[in-house]
Amino acid sequence: MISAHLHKLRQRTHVSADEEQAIRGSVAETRSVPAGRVLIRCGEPLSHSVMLLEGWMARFKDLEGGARQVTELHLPGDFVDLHGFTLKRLDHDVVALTDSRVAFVPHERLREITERLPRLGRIYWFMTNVDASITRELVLSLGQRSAISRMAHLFCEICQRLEAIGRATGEGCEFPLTQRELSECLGLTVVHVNRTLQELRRRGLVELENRQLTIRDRPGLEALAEFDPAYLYLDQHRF
Amino acid sequence: MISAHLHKLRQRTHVSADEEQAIRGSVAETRSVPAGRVLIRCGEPLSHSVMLLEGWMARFKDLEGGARQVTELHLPGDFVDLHGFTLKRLDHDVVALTDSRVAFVPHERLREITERLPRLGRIYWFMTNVDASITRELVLSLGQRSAISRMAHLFCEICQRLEAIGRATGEGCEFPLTQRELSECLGLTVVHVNRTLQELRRRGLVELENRQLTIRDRPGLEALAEFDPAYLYLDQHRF
DNA sequence: GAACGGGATTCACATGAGTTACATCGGCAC
DNA sequence: GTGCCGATGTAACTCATGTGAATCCCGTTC
Repeated sequence: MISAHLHKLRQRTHVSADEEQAIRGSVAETRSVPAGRVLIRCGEPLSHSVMLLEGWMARFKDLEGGARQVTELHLPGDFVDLHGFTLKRLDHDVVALTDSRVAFVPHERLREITERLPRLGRIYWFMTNVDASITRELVLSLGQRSAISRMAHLFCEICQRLEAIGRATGEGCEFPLTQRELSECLGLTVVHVNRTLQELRRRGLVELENRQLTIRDRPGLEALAEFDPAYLYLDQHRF
Repeated sequence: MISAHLHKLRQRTHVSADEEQAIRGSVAETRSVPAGRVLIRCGEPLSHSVMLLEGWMARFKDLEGGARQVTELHLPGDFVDLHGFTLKRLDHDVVALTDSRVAFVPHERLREITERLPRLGRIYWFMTNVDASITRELVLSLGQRSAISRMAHLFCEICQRLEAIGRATGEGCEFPLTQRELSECLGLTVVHVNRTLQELRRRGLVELENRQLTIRDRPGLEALAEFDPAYLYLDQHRF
């Protein structure tokens, strides 16, 4: 049930039996969430964190005029608001992009296990820092990469992250976002997303249809994106 | 010496005598850093974190063509790479923007004090999460705000953060960046930064000269920026 | 005080991306 | 079936921002 999460941790480090048991024991409840539902609202007080078991979610920040920006995409195995454990309220919404399943982890249990198992505490601290690194890479994209390179970069990142939980191959992966949602990830208009998607197809790099991403030329895509997965910190690590 | 740092913590929560002593005792060495020096290089293995005592620094991410993006600005009292404690290498450079003074804090001491004083551990975890929140707000700026609103937002943020360590008033603050550096924060060209700065002055909102930022109309500036300081988490907090 | 150099400023022009509007397609309700 | 609605696709036009110089300004150096 939380296997994607353990997979994600084990990608980076050894997880002891004690630690695994603590993680499994921390889950209070699981629940289904329909696509479109705002699971956590900006500013509301939090007393538990949410682990995504199945489905995709996103962190959204809004502007008054109705413009929205996705700050990070979440895939199965991610905590969508582990930073809420220390922040106690979020500066963004968390929204389900697809029908999803989630598990709730009360903050008091997180607190107990991080005090009893400090190494596990550092692992989770590390995880929130990896989220921050992903956000930094997005800053680089939005600030300096062209529309096409930005989109290519997002596809590389998602594919890599899905591979890390065993849900993608070099050939592609599921990609259930609408072009509107994609535009909110990339800071572009829907119209331009459409143009850019066609340009990527025209160049023989990727195809996207029916919520399915097909990568035709991985090296070409990664070159266009200047993609270097180091910022995902997927290699083995000492805690 | 580390008073700005303690000021920053005490803004948010009570710091006990034990905790203060642990913080003071964690510093191994202090050093001067000249403007322009790359203090930490992307990817290099880290065994200590750096607290900024005096001066301004920035996190830079580069693209091959030479384009650079600032991911976060650091002011006195900030740890510039506290996330390095868990990540062990960074995904960006850290560069001194002005002549600075820094203090080195070995990771083994951080580890020891976070194990012995778990509350302090959560405070520092919180601090890295606030950095991430600042980065998220930058994502919103780069993705959705216009050049002028983006610049207004940066000025609001810096002023607010300097106020939080007692180094700015409502009237303005020091602002030692060149227009080139400003352009690297905002994802704009120098030329456009210059235009935008003039537009802000023309509208009677701010003036920037001689490394000094003067805010002429704070409400107007904050409205233009849609600035809401909640994302800085400056209020009192329970850990 | 002449030469230098980094920053700021200005100008003419180019272009990537936004805007608006409308057409098409496919699913779903009735 | 018919009608509706959200997602996708296209086109024409606009505009914010980028590009590539030149020039200016001012503090520093020899």
